[in-house]
Amino acid sequence: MSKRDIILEAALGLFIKQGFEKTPTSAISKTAQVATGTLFHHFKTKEDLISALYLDIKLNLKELLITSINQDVLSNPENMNQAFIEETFQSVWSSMIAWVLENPCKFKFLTQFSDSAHINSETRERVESAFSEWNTLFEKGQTLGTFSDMPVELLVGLATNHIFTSCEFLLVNPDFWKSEHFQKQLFRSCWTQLTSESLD
Amino acid sequence: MSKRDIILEAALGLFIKQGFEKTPTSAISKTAQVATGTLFHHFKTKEDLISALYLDIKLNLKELLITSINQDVLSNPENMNQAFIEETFQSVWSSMIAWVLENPCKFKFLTQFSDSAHINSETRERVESAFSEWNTLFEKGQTLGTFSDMPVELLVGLATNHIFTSCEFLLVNPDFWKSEHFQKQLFRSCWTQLTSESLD
DNA sequence: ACCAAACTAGACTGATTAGTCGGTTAAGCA
DNA sequence: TGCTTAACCGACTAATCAGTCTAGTTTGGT
Repeated sequence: MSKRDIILEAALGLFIKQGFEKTPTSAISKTAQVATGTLFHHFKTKEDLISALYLDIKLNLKELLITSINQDVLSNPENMNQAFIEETFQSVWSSMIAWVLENPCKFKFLTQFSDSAHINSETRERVESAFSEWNTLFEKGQTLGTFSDMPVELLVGLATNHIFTSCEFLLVNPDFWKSEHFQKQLFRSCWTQLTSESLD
Repeated sequence: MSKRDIILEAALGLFIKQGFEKTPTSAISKTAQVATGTLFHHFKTKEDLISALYLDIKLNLKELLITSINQDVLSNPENMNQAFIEETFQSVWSSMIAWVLENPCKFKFLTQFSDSAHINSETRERVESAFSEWNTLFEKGQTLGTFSDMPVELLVGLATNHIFTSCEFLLVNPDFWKSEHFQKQLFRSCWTQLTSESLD
């Protein structure tokens, strides 16, 4: 593992435990067993460091999505149908939850720092564009009439947040994930909020 | 308005714009047109200040819930039925969204700082207990079989997050809130995730 | 064997800032 | 009217910390 990665890992642990400004760079380099100079060799400023960490984690998560989303589905519209959409969505859904359960620290970092003012806008833009496939899935699903006709950005937000809320619960109560009934119930809950139609 | 409130208001504006540690106490007192000493007279430390702000905002939001939740419903179980639950929930739902649209700064503060390490645990506990009625509503609803049999804390989390996600969207796209069709659709989306059953 | 570039080291510093302190003013009350 | 207490003020300080600097070490290419 490169020093850069060691520094990022140390920073991750300290940031989620103590917060950003309660973690001096000296503590990070000490934990990473690296000199201050090394830290600033890799990251121009402390804020660059947290932005890099954010980017790393998000790209790591994005890689999961990519592998879960069947690429054929997105590129060949004629292959697409409602069952495919649901299948793909469910596959992403469960791999995201699995990722959180395996990477609780990264998840905690995201919940604490996604909205933080420390992360620069350039990083945010790069993350945004990295997740375009995720959006595309919803667009296709909506064209097919699978999803309700709310704005796509809203659908994406609702889905993502449902998953994150579920993960927050599962981190405290991991045993629930073992129950297949619960898994199905949870997925149903997520899915119906996207597909429900108003009664009027 | 008391100096204390002026300080809190100034802090709110600065915190959501610049973040916590990028806002020196000097900037807060300057914006509030108050001396440093006054600030520290009212709040022992800078962290006490942000905790107090968090508490204030949460209690403000809680007051809304209290007035929206028909107290009879909660105290007299025999008055309770499924229609009442849905009605009460919808009333809370719409007043929460209305509150956010009227108090975007407070909402932004919550999204940015709810998970922050600066807010002390005592404050968190007080907030927790203040929201007990919100939980009670779900418990009653579950006893009646209105909601699916997921753990109550999860239902509460899903509902709250659905609302917050919706608000985030509405703050960027306020016009949608004018459409009654959209409102119904959005409520349906929130409601079905709580009531859906798995298909097996 | 040699060189350059990439990397590492940690003492140091300039700037910033949370919080103090000694003192003044205003408020309540008998 | 005088007494007490709380609110208010702002210059000051002790401490911290992000980021620099200079010197040294490793790496890999030729």
